[in-house]
Amino acid sequence: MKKHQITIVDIARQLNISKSTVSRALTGHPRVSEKTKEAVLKLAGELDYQRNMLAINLMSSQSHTIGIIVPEFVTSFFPMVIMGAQEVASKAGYNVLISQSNESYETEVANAKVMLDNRVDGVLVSLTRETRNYDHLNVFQRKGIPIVFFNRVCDDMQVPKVVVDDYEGAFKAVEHLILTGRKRIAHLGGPTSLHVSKKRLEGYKDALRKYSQPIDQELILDYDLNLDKVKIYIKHLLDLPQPPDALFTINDPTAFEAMLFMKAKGIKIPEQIAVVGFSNNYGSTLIEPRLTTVAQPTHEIGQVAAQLLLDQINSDASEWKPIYRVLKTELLVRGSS
Amino acid sequence: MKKHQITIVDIARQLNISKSTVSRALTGHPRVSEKTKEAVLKLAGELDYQRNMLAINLMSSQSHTIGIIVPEFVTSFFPMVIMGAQEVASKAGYNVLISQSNESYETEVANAKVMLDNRVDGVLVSLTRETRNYDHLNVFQRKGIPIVFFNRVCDDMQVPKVVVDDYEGAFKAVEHLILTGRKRIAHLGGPTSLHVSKKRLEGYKDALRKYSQPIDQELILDYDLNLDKVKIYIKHLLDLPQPPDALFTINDPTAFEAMLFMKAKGIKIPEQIAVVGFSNNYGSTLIEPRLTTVAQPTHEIGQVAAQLLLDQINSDASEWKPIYRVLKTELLVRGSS
DNA sequence: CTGTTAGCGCTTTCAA
DNA sequence: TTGAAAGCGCTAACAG
Repeated sequence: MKKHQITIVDIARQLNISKSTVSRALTGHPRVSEKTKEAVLKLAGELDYQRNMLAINLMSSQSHTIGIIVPEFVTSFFPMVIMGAQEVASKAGYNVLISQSNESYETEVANAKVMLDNRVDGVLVSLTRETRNYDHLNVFQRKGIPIVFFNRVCDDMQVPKVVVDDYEGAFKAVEHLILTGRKRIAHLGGPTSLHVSKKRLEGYKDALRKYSQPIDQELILDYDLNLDKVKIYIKHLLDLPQPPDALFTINDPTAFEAMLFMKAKGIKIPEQIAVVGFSNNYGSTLIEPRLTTVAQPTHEIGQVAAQLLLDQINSDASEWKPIYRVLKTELLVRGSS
Repeated sequence: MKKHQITIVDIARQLNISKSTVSRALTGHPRVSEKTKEAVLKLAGELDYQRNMLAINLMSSQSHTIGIIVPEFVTSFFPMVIMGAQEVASKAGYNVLISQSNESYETEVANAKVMLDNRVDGVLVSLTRETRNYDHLNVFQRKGIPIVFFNRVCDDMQVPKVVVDDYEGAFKAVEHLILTGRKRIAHLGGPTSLHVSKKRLEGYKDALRKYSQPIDQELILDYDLNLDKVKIYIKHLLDLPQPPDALFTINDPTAFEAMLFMKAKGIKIPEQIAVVGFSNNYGSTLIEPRLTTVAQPTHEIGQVAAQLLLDQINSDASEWKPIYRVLKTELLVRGSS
C-alpha cells in the first residue's frame, strides 16, 4: 500500500539541482536566485507536489497540532468554543485534534495519552465532571507542553485559565429573580467538585444576602449533571411544604428538563415558578416560555483560550504565566421569568 | 524551545543494548528474551518514555489520522455522527482531524489542503451546500487516499457513501400527514443541488401521488438553508389564497423556525397546520408542540462511514468498491402533527 | 535472541 | 547562490 508521493528529491532530480535548493525555493528562503525559484515552483505545481508535514513535524519535533479535550459536544456550548479556538489555531497554521471524554475520567486519561503520543504542541482542556486526579494533565507540564483550561478548570494547577464570571452571572440571575418579586428561589446546582458549580452557588447566595433573603438549605440541591435525574430533584422541590417560586439551574439543559417536567405537571411558568438557566444553549429560544439565561461568550472563550495557548507555545516555558482570564456574561431576560 | 524527550536511544544506552532490541521490546515483538523485555519496560516506565508518533508516522508514511470535513457542527446532527466515527476510528488506533467548512466552498477547499498536507490516511466528507466543483476532493482519489461521503454526498464521484433513505423517510412523513387527513401539504426543501434535497422532494411527491393528491407547485419551495429566510417562505405560504394545512420541511432547524414564526402569528399547530421535520435534532422535544420528525441513526452513520473508510485504508486501492450504504430512518410522531 | 545498517522526507548547518 | 552531509526518532531488513 505504498503511496505514490512526489518529493523534493523528485523535483531536484528533474531540475538537476540539489534538494536543499529546492527546499529553500519552496519555503521562500531569501538566498535563492529568481530563476531557480521560478523553475522549482513551476515544476512543483505541475507535479502537484505537496509538502509532507509528517517529515516537517519530525524534523521540528512539533506536530503543529493543538489538542482540545472536552467532556462532550452535543449541547451547543463546546462546539461553539471549539469553533472559536479552531479559528485562531488554523490562522496560525495549527491543526486541532478534538477528543471528547464523554464525562468519563478514564476516557480523559486515555485521550491525554493519545495527545501525548502525537506530540501535540499544546492542549486546551475542560474537565469531566468526575476528574479529581490530575496526574494525566501534569504530565504535559512536566514535558513542557503548555495547557490552558477553559470553562471546567482545575484549581490545583498553575496554568492559564479562561472562564466566565460565573459568580457575577449567577448573582445577576438571582438578583433579577428577587427584583421581580420572587421569595423562595431554589438552586439546582452542579457537582460541588466543579469550580463553576461553586462559583455559581456563591453568586446565588450572595444575591440572596444582598437583599436580605434567607438562605434556605432546603432549596439548594446539587447533582451530577445526569439529566435523567433532574425530574427527581424538581419533584422533591415541588413537594416541599413551602415549594419554591423560582428556580435557578446550573445550566440550560437542566433548566429544559425541569421545565418539561413542570409543564407536564401543569405548573405555569413563570407564573407559579420562574426559571433561569445558564449558558444560553441551543434550544433556549425553542422552549416555551423562552428561557431566561446567562449567556456566555462561547466563541470568544475559544478564541482567547487558543490565543493564550499559542502565546505559550511560542515562548519559553520560563516565561509562562498562569494568566486568569474572566470573560463577561450577559443576562438574557426572556419569558420564563 | 527544544523539548526534553526520552527516546529509545536513551533507554538503549542506559541498558547498554541496541536500540533495535529496545524497539522490539516496546512493540511487543516476539523474539525478545523475557528479561531484556522486562528491563526495557521497567526503565521506560521510570523514565516516562512516550513513543513519538511523529517518527512512526514518517517511517510508515501514515499519519494514523483520518480527516472529517463537515459543513458545521452546531446543530446536533454532525456532532453525533462524528462521535460515532471517532469511536470506530480510535478503536482502530486512528486520530480524527475535524474541520468544519462553515457551509463555505472556499473553506472546504482550504481544509482539504490541510488534510492533504498532513497526509491523512483517509477522509470522511459531507459537502457544503454550495459545493459544485469537486477538484479538491478528486485530489485525494488521485493520490490514493480513500474518501467516504456521508449525508451530503457527491453524485459525481465513485466512492463509498453512507446515507439514510431520504426518499423513504420523506415518503413516510408525508404519508403520515395524508393519513391524518391533511389535504394541502407544503414542502420547504433544501437547495436542489443537494442529493438529500432531491430525494426528500421525490419522496414527498411520490407519497402525494400514491394517495392521488395533486402536486401543487405553489406549495413546493426550495431554499438555501439560511435559516433567517425561513419566515419569508412561510409567510408566503400562509398568504396563499389556499394556504397549506401541513408543512414538511427539509430538516428540523427549518421546522423550528417555521413553528416559531407561525406561533408568533397565532397559528395553531397542529390544528391549523401540522409540521413534520427531518433528522430529530436536539430541540425537537423542547419546542411545543413537540416536533414530529424523521429520525436518522446519526451515531450509526458515523460508525458505518468510519468503518468503510478503515476498510479502504487497509486494502489495496484496486479493491476499493463504491459501496452505497443506505440506513433506515424512523418516523417519530409527536405533537406537531 | 540481538546487533548493524539504512532510510522515511525534510531542513539545517557548514563549506564551497 | 548552491551543494553535501548530517540528523529528527523510529522500524525493518539482514546478518550474526
